[in-house]
Amino acid sequence: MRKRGTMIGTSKGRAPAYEKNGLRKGSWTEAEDVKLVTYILRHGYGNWRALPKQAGLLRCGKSCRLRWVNYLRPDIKRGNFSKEEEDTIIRLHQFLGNKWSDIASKLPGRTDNEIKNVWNTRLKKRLISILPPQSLTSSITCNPTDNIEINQYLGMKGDNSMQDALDQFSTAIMGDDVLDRCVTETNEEENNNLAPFQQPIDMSWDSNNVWWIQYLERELDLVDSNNQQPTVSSQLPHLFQGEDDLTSDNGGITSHT
DNA sequence: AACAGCAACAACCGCCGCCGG
DNA sequence: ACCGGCGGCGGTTGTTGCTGT
Repeated sequence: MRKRGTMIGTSKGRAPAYEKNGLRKGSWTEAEDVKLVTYILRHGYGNWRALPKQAGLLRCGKSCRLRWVNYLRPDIKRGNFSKEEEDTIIRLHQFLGNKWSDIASKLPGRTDNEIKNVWNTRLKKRLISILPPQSLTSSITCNPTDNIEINQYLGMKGDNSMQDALDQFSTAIMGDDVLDRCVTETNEEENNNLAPFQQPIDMSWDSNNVWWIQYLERELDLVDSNNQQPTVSSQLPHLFQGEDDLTSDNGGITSHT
């Protein structure tokens, strides 16, 4: 398969330019890029609608803005996404969903369009291969208090494989830095004094969050062979109140949005 | 070598929220 | 309060080029 980035610097990815209402559409030419960059570096970009005319471009303002923001901006980082960047995208997507611009704001030099493309072409497929589809369309939350209780239960049971899996899964999804900020109660006044990346995350538990525990149980073949009940969810029923489809065909996996 | 399938990604489209008149 | 213009955003499309057969 073709490696990422091989198209950079070419005019691939979109139909050849054509004219509509006197305005060009499609791929940008080098000459157009030069005009746009030259104009913006000299005058800035206050009014996108007026910009193309002033810059001598037969493009609509939206097209100019998109070209600048997604491709010509000098601070754009080119090249493959690092493993760390991809992990960050995956983790942020669990919290933010398809808020590409928000995710992009956490990744300096990367554009929302680029992140969206990477997600749709690579990361989503990678996750589909290891996670149930519900996790890709919903945000994941976990309550650390309940995690502790589950871990105590599993430890008592000597079930290290499940414990390890839970730890790995939580860390993979959220990262240690985020997990450390998980709390059940937040103090808004105190939070206002903290930078956004330091603020506690209010992780209110709801029954819909248990799908991933059940998923792990199924994946790890931890279902009790006698009664076919998932081990954790059957032993700690108060965590699963409201789950009335535990034994359904999908194993009780539920989605939430 | 030719072809089909797929991945990558630039760019378009349409919607929404904000803001000024 | 209403309306229109504008910018921003997410979803989607369309093309290229690589890879496998």
